[in-house]
Amino acid sequence: MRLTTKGRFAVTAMIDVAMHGTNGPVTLAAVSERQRISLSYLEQLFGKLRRSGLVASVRGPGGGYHLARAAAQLSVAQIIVAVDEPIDATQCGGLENCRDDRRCMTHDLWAGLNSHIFSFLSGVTLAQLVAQQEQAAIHAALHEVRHVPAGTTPCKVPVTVAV
Amino acid sequence: MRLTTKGRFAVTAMIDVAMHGTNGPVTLAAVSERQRISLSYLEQLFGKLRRSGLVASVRGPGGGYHLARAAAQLSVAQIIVAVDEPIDATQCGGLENCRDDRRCMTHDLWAGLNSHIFSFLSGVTLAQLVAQQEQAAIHAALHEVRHVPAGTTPCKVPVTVAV
DNA sequence: GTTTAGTTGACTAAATTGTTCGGGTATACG
DNA sequence: CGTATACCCGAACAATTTAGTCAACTAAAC
Repeated sequence: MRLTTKGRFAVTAMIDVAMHGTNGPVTLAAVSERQRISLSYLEQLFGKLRRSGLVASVRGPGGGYHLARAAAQLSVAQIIVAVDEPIDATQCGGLENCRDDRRCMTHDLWAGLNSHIFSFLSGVTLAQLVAQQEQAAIHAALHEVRHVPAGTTPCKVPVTVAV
Repeated sequence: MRLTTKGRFAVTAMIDVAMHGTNGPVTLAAVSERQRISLSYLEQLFGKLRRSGLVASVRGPGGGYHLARAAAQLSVAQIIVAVDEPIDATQCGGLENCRDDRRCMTHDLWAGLNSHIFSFLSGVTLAQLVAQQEQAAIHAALHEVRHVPAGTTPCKVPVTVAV
């Protein structure tokens, strides 16, 4: 379970597909323009997402991608695992040759912490993130123009997710 | 909040310091040998950990590093933040120039998910991980030699952490 | 004053990230 | 048909990060 910008881009794109896929498939070109992610990068990511069975593709004109399951059945963990192939942080990559000390503790340790983070992100579904996003959009519409004072970093504002 | 092998190495090393620091400071050379992490890499990591106030150093013979606080007061989140300098996954790095769409949804989205992962990892303390590790050591000692059948991947065994 | 061990900086090979290019193939539509 | 659309695929690429090495320096114990 790694957590990099790659996985974040994938989740962002999946939310975009979930939000705009109410009538017909969503083209990657549209996602690319809306989310400002390069088209080819999206193609790479969605290739993995498709092979993992998270999305399905429709070819030809009018085609695009749509979720393979309901947004409530798709978790953040699944998306991240699909695109961010796991790399083990242990020295003895998968082998039991961790001698020297009784045995290297890295295994059990990260397996445990990993499973915790994993189960946490498994509990966050795409539907929840979409709902949060739509609520934020409504909130922004009510306030019309959001006045942001200069010199601040508006990206750091913590927003709570209902889980 | 990124989650890479770098942060994992740091947490592993911190657990080692916590477990072996009962009487006097722990040298990085000892950590390096036990955990099979390169000494110079550990020096880089502990430089950051020290500047973040998570560990304190003692120079000279008999010196080394020790925790700056009790293990129960040190969270995994603090360690990861200390070594894994944050990079924003947003296109408009901190600025509010996310035009085009109403506004790019990446901000609120990841700020929210971020804060969730962060608060989760803030709840996992070093003391808990040490306790888990010691319990695992006892368990291993009871079974004397752990028979691992060839062809399996013993690293993947999920171990639950009591949080 | 020698040894231990932290402190710092530069430098490196390898991997990852995100992008660009250049070609394919399936299909809707006229 | 043919053509435009949009998925597919792979190679190549600069920029960054990762993990490690090397070398020189400083503080303290003995």
